[in-house]
Amino acid sequence: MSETNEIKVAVDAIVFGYQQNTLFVLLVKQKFGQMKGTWVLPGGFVLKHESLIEAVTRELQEEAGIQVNYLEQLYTFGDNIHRDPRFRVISVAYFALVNPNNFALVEQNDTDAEEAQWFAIDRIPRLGYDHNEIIKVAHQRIKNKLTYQPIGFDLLADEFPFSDLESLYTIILEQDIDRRNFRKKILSLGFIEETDTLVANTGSGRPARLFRFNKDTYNQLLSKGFHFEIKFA
Amino acid sequence: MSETNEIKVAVDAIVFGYQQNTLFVLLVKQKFGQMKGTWVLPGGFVLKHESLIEAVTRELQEEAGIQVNYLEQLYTFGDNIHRDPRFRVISVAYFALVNPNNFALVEQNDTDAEEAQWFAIDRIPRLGYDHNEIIKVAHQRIKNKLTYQPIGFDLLADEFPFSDLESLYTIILEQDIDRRNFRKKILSLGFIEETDTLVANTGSGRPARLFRFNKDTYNQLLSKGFHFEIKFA
DNA sequence: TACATTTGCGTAAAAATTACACAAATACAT
DNA sequence: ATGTATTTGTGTAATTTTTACGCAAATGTA
Repeated sequence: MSETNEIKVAVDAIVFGYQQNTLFVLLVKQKFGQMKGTWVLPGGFVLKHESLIEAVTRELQEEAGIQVNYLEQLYTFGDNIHRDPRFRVISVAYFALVNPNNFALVEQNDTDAEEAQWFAIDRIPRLGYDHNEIIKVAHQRIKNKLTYQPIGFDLLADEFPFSDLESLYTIILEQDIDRRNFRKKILSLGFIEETDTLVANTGSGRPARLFRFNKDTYNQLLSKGFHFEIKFA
Repeated sequence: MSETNEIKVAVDAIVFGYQQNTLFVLLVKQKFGQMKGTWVLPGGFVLKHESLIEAVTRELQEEAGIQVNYLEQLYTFGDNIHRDPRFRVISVAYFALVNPNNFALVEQNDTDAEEAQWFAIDRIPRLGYDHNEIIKVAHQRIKNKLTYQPIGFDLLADEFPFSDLESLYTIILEQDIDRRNFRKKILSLGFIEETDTLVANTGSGRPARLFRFNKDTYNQLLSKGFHFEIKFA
């Protein structure tokens, strides 16, 4: 029974960002140890006196100087006994999103991670531990979640043109959607507000109106039993 | 960093069973320690050389002599630092279902748990640790999952009358449904087979035909992109 | 000022969901 | 054996939701 003392508890974060019509994942390069030089998910061991959530946010701060604006528990990886070759470690993985405001990475000193960097989801190198698998699970999660929770707005700026939302969906779901039906459906939900700002696109084309996700309205609807759902043919 | 050694890893299981139109949860009575006599979820510490899944199945066997027929990870509870007053413990909770074949509890000797017992979901006593909260999460999970995955069949016998499936849904979702529309929808999915067995009900009434869930057919549909979904007015 | 590019918008057809009531088969009581 | 209570089994019309689809407006650039 006391053997459980020898199991270490880690947290890891899969942080998604969205820029230039691309979905990115945040990775850090290991600075010390036998894994030195390999890319891994930001994360580390949980301290005895901190909660799991505190541990992830601390690690994200330390290793990448980043603040996420959506965070939820993803899955706990502990079935592969040798996922860490050094010790028996179970890792509680967290799923996080950052919007363009927080996309920038701040250089940190004095940490395990030499550098942090964004990688396009389809250009992830071979990672340390079982982190490639963890990313697969997270990738599936973001795809599913996009259809039944309004998390897309956590990847966009506060105000965004409709086409951004649309391409975010097509890119993450890897699926074409009908522009007109998409717009109709989204607007019918009732929590997307039209602003009166117009922005010109780079290149040519008619300027686009900016929209805003109203979280309060969304929460009100939620409490009335509303259920978000976006599906396409 | 080495402080993580002092975090213990436990697993707990929320096992649901369905009998006599009632949803039950499996609990065990603590036999030793300062919690002696209080009811808790079946579970215990993870051994160094076993996977998380192995730990749960072992504990279920040891404490209740039960074999489940659906098992998935639910959530890892580790934000309340004092959820266990003795040590810092994080618990990986598992969500399980048993069908009527495996509902019977087998007496075990030599374990931490004095006895195991089924409790109706709305008659759960005050439990040890944070287990009442864990059950709440699991309860929500079963409600959600029932609508987007065919887990109801893991709570029913291999062959079942349609009315059983129907009342399972009404009871777990706490919501009335239209018998005709429900039957129509379910049968239209294409993976529920009609048997040619008729069974008389206890009491009076027209005998009911038995149906069977065809998992193979369901899996084939899944791989073709089919998406299970049951909604009601 | 013509051309390319992007935004913005409506309607008709098809599909899915909802609402709704009565007959058939049995057990039980008389 | 007959009537009554109980449970299973079934169809259709109205409504709502989803799908398919094309052209005009506003800009930048050559």
